Amino acid sequence: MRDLVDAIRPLLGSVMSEIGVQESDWNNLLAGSTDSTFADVALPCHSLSKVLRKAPNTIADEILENLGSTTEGICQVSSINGFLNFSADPNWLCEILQESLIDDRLRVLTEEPRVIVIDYSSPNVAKHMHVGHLRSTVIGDALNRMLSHKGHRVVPENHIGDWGTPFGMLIEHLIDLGLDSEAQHIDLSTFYSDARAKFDADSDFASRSRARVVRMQSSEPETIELWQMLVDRSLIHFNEVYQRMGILLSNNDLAGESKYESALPRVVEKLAEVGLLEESDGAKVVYLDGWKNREGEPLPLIIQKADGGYNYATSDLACILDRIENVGSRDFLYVVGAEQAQHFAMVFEVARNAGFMDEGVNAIHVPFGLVMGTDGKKLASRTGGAVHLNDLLIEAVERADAIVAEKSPNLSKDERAEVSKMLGIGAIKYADLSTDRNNNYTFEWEKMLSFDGNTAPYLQYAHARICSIFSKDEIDRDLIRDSEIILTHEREIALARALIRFPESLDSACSSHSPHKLATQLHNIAQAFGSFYEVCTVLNAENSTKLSRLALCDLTARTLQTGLDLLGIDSPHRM
RNA sequence: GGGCGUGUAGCAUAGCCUGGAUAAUGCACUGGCCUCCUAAGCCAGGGACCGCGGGUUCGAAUCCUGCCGCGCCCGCCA
Repeated sequence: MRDLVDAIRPLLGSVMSEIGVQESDWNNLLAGSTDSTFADVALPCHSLSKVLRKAPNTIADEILENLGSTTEGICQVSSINGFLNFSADPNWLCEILQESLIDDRLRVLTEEPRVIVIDYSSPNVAKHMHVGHLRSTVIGDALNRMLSHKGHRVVPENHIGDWGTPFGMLIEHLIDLGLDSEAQHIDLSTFYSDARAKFDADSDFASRSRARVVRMQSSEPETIELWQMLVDRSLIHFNEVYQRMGILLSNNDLAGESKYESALPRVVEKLAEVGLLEESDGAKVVYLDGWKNREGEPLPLIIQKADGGYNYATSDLACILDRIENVGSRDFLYVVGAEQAQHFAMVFEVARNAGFMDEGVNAIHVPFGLVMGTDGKKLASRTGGAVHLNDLLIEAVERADAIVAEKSPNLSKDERAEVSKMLGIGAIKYADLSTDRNNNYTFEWEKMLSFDGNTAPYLQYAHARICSIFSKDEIDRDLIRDSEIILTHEREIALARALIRFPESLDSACSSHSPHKLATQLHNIAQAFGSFYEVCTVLNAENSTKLSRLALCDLTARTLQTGLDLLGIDSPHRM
């Protein structure tokens, strides 16, 4: 209820100064009510007792009296138990909704544009994407959409794992499989684990692999060609998954480790220049204040290994330099699992100490909790427990299809396929985006593929029902935007209250990088609509009421559709 | 041992940043609602020492502190 607070604040300001309360004493007290049955906005007056030496009740009464009729047309005010309660006036709600109705942006303001790099998805070459990649991909994509909508230029970066020691064995394995085979025929589901198994069992293969790493790092053309074949094969797979999921990432956004390979020596040089680099057991490292290992000894960030190879941290530092020098960004979001919190904290600290980033650069790790197996442990591809992402997506669409076939037998085959995809993929994404990303969650098919309750299909259903109203009467939705909104029924008012909170929920979701704050509000709107729809007839209503309700429906549908779109979820017109 | 995160009805979660009133939502459970715009829905109901103990405060799920449980991380993997 940001708008109502803004409307009340100046009125309250003059009263407060009249009765002798300084702004600093009440400014933070005025806020949304904890319980909407009491009010929309409340001012608890208890803490003012100290200043005014009066009972909270008396103070609230006094303020109420002094406000007089100034709040007329904005809200109703009452005083209970030392609380001053403000309930939005339906006429005021109408004014706000009327603004939204004619606004393509639904009152969502744009911010001072920034260039924001978002690092997300990051699958590994030569491996299938699995459920572990789901969160980064879905959350990162939602942040991409939300921040773009707020007016920023988002630069997505997909840091695929395409370089490093494992590629020696992967390339040798590729050679063993026969070079004549087409890249498309490489089976990613077993490729990596087969190579790994051979590496562990066959010492000859292992030494060939190590030699191959050296040839790769020296950019030997033949080796690079084989490497490229693995990358290309993997990209076909990644893009298939992205397309199926409706993820915005494309090959233009690739920023694999290989991209920074040539920049790594420069990182070492620059760190040495500023005197941060030290040697420890043959490795080049940076020590940071306050970081200790298990034995209580100083814990360094390793920049260059004893064997001369580089680390993850080094390419992250190279990447930071690149973003500042070439991308021209000062805002970096890393949508990466919470288990890497320490890594990023150390990398950022080194980058600051070394002068790579000044104080004005916002490098933010946006962590998310782990996907757990039913055994209560992290779900990892290594242990073989991880479900392939593609399989999960296909299963989701199939299950959705079975339900659509049952509930909407009238849809054509093509339309049904389209709708099933929107519902199935939407359900998967929403399951991830509707809760606080910091929480771990246990992977369970049933839960992730539920279509009842607080799920994407519930929101999509509300949207589809509205579209159905419009198609029933062949109403031009553009013309509806000139209609006057009149709120009389309590459920119309409740819906209005939910709708006007949309912009602030998006802002809150953006500033905290928490898509669930938007998802929660969209669910509130869909619920309010469900209640409204049940008792407020639209098409059979008397003329001005009908037009008003059609406008309310149009606004609800556009809000749901826009909000879902910002989460990366489609809104079918029929389902 | 240290660090980060987390603990809210049987289950899954929101609320915690920025303290406020009777702790909100979904699943599951009980009962009701399709001759009327999509019942994937709506209405009503039961179900909570908000992990435990201290502290701050007129007031704590929320802030501080100490425990406990769970998860993750803690030098050459990414």
